[in-house]
Amino acid sequence: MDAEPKNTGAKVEPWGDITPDAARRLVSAAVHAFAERGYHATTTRDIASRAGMSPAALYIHYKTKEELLYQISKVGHERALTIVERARDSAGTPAERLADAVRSFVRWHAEHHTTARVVQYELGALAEEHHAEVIAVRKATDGAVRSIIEDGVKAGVFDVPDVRGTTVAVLSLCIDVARWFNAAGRSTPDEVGDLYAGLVLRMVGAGGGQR
Amino acid sequence: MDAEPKNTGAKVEPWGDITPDAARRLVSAAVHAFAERGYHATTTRDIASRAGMSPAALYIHYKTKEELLYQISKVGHERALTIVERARDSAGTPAERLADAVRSFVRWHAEHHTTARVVQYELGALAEEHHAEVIAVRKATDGAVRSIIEDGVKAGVFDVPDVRGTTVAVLSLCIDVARWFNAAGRSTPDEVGDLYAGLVLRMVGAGGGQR
DNA sequence: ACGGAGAGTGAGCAAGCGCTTAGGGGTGTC
DNA sequence: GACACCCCTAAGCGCTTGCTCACTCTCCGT
Repeated sequence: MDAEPKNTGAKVEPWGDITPDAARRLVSAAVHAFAERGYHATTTRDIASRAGMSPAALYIHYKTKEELLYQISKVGHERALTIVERARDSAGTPAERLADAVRSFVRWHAEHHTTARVVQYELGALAEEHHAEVIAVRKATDGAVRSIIEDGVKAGVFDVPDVRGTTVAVLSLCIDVARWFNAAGRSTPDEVGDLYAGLVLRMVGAGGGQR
Repeated sequence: MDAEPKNTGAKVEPWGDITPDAARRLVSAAVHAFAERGYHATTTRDIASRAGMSPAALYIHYKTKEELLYQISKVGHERALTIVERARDSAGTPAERLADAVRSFVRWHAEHHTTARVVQYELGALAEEHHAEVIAVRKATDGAVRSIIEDGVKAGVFDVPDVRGTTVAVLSLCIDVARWFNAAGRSTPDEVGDLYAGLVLRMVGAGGGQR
């Protein structure tokens, strides 16, 4: 069986393991184009020219433009799910695990905000079957965060009257980072991750450590 | 001068004061179409047929498809700004004013989630000049929320190490309601508004009243 | 030397796009 | 009854779109 592609580094481009090279360039070009203008406003000619090839070359590697979006969306959602699952399954108190989940989830959305923007905001353009597949991954992500919060409530260290609603709020806060984050802006991904981890701990009544 | 159109009701459709009737129907049709599929995936034929008229009739009332989006975006942003400004300028403690701002801002995004989705997520499709105009309104909204938080910090009732970052987080949380809120879902706009007001008070270290 | 496979191109097709034009009918005024 | 006015439509123009096709390269095993 295949060894897991080693992607232990933090800042690695999320498409390093796609082959052949031309296909990787196409995905990368599509990510940037979709993030800038949106899926529907992006033309296949635009993607191809960003990848340095003719319009027809796109169809050697991908059947349709939608399949490109599907590839991006699927891989991105799975990566996001992996991040929160790792935090959920790690050792530590519920507060530590929740802070870890938020910090790394936010950091990913900030660091890869181009990819994340496509992943989080363009999924409506997917074909119905692909859309359903991606929604299932999102539900799993929601479930992972909720289970951390439930653990904290059961342990008596979180004070959360509405677990379901609070889970939505926490995820919402993290996801929206992809919308507003700007690499040239004031904050680094690490800073936003730390800030948000603290804010979320306060939201669940686990104090920020502050005072 | 014109009297301000009386729109004191809470649940009124946001386009009641547009005349003539056909123009209002066009805006309403465009809002629904843009919210469902996005601006670029919506055709002028689709908008016109939803409004019950021929494609050419659109151009009697609006010069371009983009002008329709501009109208929606501008009015929506102004309405959103008014909501937080009213809370900022009201009497009460900073905590009360912040809770009021979040509650009514969230309630608007939930109640009018169709409009809000277009307002918040389709502004990238605006022409450059219109885009700049709308960005200015967003900056004012950001400033209004920030000034409430600053008041609380100065008064010593909020504990916020990073005012700018926390402002972004609060607004982000509220705005994202437009993305996920579903009228057929579990929660009502009022419930989400109350929940989020409590969460935000915790975020700024003003307690949720809970314990 | 050579055949076949895979990657790539230039040209272009059918469909759909935003938008325009020429004209039709209802309504109010004199 | 003539006229101007507004609202609207049928038809369609010029262009762009996603995608295809016929073909050319380059590389590689025999």
